[in-house]
Amino acid sequence: MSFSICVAQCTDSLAATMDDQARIMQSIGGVSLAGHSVQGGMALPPPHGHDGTDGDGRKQDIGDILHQIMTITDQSLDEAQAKKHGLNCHRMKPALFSVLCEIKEKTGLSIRGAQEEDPPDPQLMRLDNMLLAEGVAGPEKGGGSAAAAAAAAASGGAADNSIEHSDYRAKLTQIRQIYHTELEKYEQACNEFTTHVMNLLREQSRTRPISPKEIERMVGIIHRKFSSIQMQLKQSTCEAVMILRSRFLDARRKRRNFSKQATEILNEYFYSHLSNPYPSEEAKEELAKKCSITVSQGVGSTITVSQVSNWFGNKRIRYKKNIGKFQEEANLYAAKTAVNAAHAAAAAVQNSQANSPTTPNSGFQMKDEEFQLDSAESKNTLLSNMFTGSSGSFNLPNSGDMFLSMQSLNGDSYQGAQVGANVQSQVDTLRHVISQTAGYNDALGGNTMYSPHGLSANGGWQDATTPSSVISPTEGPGSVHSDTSN
DNA sequence: CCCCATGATTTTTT
DNA sequence: AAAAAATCATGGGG
Repeated sequence: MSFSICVAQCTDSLAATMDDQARIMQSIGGVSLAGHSVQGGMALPPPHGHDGTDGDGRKQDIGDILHQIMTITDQSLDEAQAKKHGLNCHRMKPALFSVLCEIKEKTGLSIRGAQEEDPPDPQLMRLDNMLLAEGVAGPEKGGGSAAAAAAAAASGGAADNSIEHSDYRAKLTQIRQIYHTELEKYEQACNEFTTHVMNLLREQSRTRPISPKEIERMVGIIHRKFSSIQMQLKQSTCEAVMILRSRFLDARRKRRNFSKQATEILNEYFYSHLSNPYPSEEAKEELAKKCSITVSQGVGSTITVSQVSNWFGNKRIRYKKNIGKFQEEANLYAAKTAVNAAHAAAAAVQNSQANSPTTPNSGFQMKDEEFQLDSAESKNTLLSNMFTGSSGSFNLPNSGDMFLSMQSLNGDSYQGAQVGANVQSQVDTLRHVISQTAGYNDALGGNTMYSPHGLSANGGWQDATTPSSVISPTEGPGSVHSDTSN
């Protein structure tokens, strides 16, 4: 796509314009002169009067003038200019001009092309939309570096998809720049050409009748021509973008598993918020940051917020789909977080030097505690299983142990559910109460121990207690790996 | 080579 | 708009 194409096309356009004019002239000649026994517009035979009087000279005059007009487009510019001047000064000029006007009006040549207004070409719309979507068109976002900086700033420091992305961005910016410069060029050329043609026509309008309508039409034609060129430009740009996309995005689509640590972190969060595994935007950012930092093994494994979102989306759905499969994992992470919590608690206790009733010391004591927790969970699970016979309901507020039975009664497990409406409403009110009372619980972002039992602040995702009666992790719950704490 | 776990994308639902 | 669900595509392990 280059300027030359454009110029060539413009020239076409000009040629067309000229042809048009020539045609008009010809038909004018043909029609108007027919009455005077002049045949055909092309070769004006030398006038011949039928009465050899004074009129003969005048007729000859007119014939001459017409002939000159007819051939004006065949002549070189200088010649034509000279002739034109001559014609303009000719004494018969005004009369001839008015005659031409009259004829033209009669033949109705001026009225065409008034209709056919812009049909909003769907193809072009499509291209436009696409360019807009790609950020090629639309508001200028500054240079590539500026855009990158903006992106970084927007993400609040969560080092966004930088490596390949910046490359992609740079290329995209390049394309955009080319696109814009070309577009500008075209626009400029179009304007230039339009003014040129308009001047030409205006100039000619002294010699022959040209209505403003016609000029308008010419301009319209030119613009259409130019916009078709623009479409080519857009098309090419789109193609370029597509290629770029296929090269980068498709490459990006190539799945690379997250690092072990990253999955650990995510899983930890997931299972410790099992009652409501919907991290807020900030939480996601934090997780993303944590993941990419902890990973530190470089190798471009930075994790973005949207990746965190993806992960949670996938996790939720897959967990729900087959809870049994995740049971082990769940217990594992539950234990982990329990350990962490215990750690924290112990530390706190020690720091405050309070020998409180619960846990005096560290070490295996914690193990003890986590065991307790685990068994507690088992109890809960058993309880719920007794009531429901099935597992995981997902659209009830998570409730504490106390409410477990209630929700179980409600039993809207997605496997086989039958609900009494009245019970439902009761539970609903209950949920209300819970959500009000438990407000601070999760809201502080604090980890409520490990999950299933914290009164979750809001409903929606129900932590699924173990489905089958097989709860206990194969390995003793107490054996919990000490490799856990990060 | 097949299977399946998994990250990403697309479509549907809410 | 966000989540769920469906689907795609790849890579690692058997």
